[in-house]
Amino acid sequence: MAHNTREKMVEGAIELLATKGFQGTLLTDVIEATGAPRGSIYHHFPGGKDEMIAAAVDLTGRRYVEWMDTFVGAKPEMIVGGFLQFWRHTLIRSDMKAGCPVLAITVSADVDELIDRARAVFRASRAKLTELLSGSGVTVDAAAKFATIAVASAEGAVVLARAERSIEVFDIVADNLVDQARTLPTN
Amino acid sequence: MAHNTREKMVEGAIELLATKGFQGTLLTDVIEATGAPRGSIYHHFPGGKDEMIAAAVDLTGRRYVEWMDTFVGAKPEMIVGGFLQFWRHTLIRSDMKAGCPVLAITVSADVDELIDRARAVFRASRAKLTELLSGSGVTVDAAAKFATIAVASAEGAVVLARAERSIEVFDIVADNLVDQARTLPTN
DNA sequence: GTCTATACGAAGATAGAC
DNA sequence: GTCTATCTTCGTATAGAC
Repeated sequence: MAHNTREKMVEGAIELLATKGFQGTLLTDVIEATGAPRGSIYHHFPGGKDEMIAAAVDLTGRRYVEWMDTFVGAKPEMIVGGFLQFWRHTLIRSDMKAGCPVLAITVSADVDELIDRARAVFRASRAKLTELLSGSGVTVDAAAKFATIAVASAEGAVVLARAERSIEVFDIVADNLVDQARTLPTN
Repeated sequence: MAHNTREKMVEGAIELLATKGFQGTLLTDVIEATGAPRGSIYHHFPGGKDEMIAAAVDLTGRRYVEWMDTFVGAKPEMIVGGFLQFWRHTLIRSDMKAGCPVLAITVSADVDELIDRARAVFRASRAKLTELLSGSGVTVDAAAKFATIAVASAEGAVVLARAERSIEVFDIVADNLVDQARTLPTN
């Protein structure tokens, strides 16, 4: 198949970024984890590791938007709840070991181009959440501000849950966000 | 002086952790940034890099608690505002390049012992905030929950601000937290 | 498109003089 | 307590056959 190997590599990179960070995502481990052939790295990613990581960040962003689109037309608290489910699931399925690949890039990448891509994903996340909330009647200003609050809080909650190795702290933050979503000003 | 070199090394490690992450904190750079003698690394830290990083995490935790103690007896919104100032200052003075060293460890350290130390600092942070809030009349349960929310949200807001290279997103999250602090249930 | 072998550089750790 | 030189390991990247 045309790009199956490439996709496996990107998949492995996402998982490693989420658990071990940027410099911790070793190409050797990507190969080992995915069973992809090592010799093909530079065939699929002529730019080497940075290009592979860039693809991983981009795919993470696309998946997030895709997931959020399933909540079009829902009430604000359902939209926010669905958004949080994305991260809660990541924590649970990994036994609190995996977090956000994009956050990992932001706090440790040394290449500006990768930080730019991370920023683009965060912006797309906030924009999508803003769009859904305002689509369900929340004022645009409140929707935009709350989207920023939700994205920041969720990212931080994921980190805390990883440090604590417990979902409890995440749920405390998540409940607070859903509560706030219920009282957002509407048009 | 007895431990001046050691302290400079820990200082440099904190700064590098905050900007480049765990694996990005190279001993070579610690030496270069602090002017400390390379040959002394293993004299002061027989355990090598991990021991130096552990000292950096611990010192970060102590500084945080020290800072928070200056707000004993203040109103909830002042306590939370002071807490947020700690992080806002870190962002501003570094031109949005530095974040939280403890978060950096959590998302990229491969050594369990370091994650444990990071968790201890997060716990101490939450405990101190809880203590101050309940000391100013907030119910213990609300104080504990809100402390978790504030720490998580602030951590996430710092990451977002770094990605955006702008303090704006941090302030949106900070304002929301201060607003919430005004309406916490009291005894 | 896949694979092996290898070059190259970097980073952490060590030895031992001063 | 400081310093230099060096060792070892490892990770990325390349070359070139298949």
